[in-house]
Amino acid sequence: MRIQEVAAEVGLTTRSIRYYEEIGLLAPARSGGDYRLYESEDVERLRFIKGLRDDAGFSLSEIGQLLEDEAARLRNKARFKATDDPTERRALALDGIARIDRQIDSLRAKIERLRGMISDARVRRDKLAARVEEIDAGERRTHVHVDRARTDAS
Amino acid sequence: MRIQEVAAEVGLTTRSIRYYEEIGLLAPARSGGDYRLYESEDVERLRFIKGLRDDAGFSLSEIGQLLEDEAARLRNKARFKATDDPTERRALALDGIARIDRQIDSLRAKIERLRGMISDARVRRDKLAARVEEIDAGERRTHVHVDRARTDAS
DNA sequence: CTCATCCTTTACGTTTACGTGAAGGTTAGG
DNA sequence: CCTAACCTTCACGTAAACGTAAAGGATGAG
Repeated sequence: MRIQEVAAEVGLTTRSIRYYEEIGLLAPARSGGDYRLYESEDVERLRFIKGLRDDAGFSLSEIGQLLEDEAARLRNKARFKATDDPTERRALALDGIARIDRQIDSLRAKIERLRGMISDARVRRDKLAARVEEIDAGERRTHVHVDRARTDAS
Repeated sequence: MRIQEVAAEVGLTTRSIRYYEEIGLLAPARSGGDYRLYESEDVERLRFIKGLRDDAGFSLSEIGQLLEDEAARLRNKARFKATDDPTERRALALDGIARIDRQIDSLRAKIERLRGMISDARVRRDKLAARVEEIDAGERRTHVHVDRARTDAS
C-alpha cells in the first residue's frame, strides 16, 4: 500500500503520516523508487496512533513512549521464544507485566479524573432534575416526567 | 486576590492566566490601578479550566465551549430565580439538564475509549502472568533452584 | 513514448499555548 | 518619601503538529 491509500483508509493526511515517520513513530519499507510501502502492520500502528491522539488526547511524544514500550514488549517476546532458561523467561515476563501495568496506571488515572468531573456534573444535574420534579408535583394536572436513566450508570 | 497569589494557589503561571483572559475564558475585575482582582469564583473557574486541560486533554477552544454552556447555565439559574411561572422554570431546568447531559456524554465517551485500551492491555498482562505461573509451577516440580540472577541480559 | 497521477524531499507558513524579556506604572513597608 | 516587589501592556520567541507549495523523480494506462 502506498501513502495516499493508507491515509484514506486510516483517516489521516499524508503529511501527518510522513511527520509521524519523521519523529520516529513509524518506519515503513521503501520500494526501489523510494516510495513508502505500508504493510498491514504499519496501518495498524497508524490506527493505534490516531486512537491515542484523538480518543485519549495523548501528545505524540507520549505516544512515542507507549510505542517504545510496545516495541520492548515485542523484543521480550522474541527473546522469550529464543531461550528456554526458566529464570530468564520469568524475568522477561515480569518485565512485560511491569510495562503493561505502567500503561494501565496512566490510563486509569485519566479515567479517574474524568469520572470526578462527571460526578460533579451529575450533582448539578440531579439538583435540576429535582427542581423539575418539584414543579411537576406542584402541577398535578400534567403528566410529564424527567428521564433519569442517565443518572443510574457511572 | 492578585494574579500571582491565584497562580500559586491554582498551579498555573501568571502568563497562562492572562492568556486565558485574552482568549475570553475569564474576565476578572480590575482595581483602580488596573490590577486584576480575582474573586473565589474566578479561582474556581481557573481550577475548572486546568482540570479540563490537564485531566481531560481538552483544547482551550473546547474548554471555551464548555464554559459557555456553564455561563448559559448560570443565566438560566438567574432567570429561574427571577420568574415564578412554573412552565418557564421547568423549561429552564430542562435546558440546564440537557447541557449537562451533553457534557457528561462527551466525558463518558472519552472514558469508554480509555477503558477499551485498558482491557486490551489487561489481556496481554494476563497472558504474561500465566507464563510466570507456568514457569513457577515447573520450577517447583523439578526442584531446580540454580541462582542465575547475575547471568541474565536485560 | 507520453501524459497524468502519483510519489519524493525541501522548506517556509500557521495555529495553539504559552515563555520571556522590556519598559514602565502601583502598592505596601520602613 | 523611597524602595522593593508587585503589577501592567506590548512584543518577540518557541515547541508541537501539522498545512502548503515548489521542484523534480517514478509509475501506469493508452
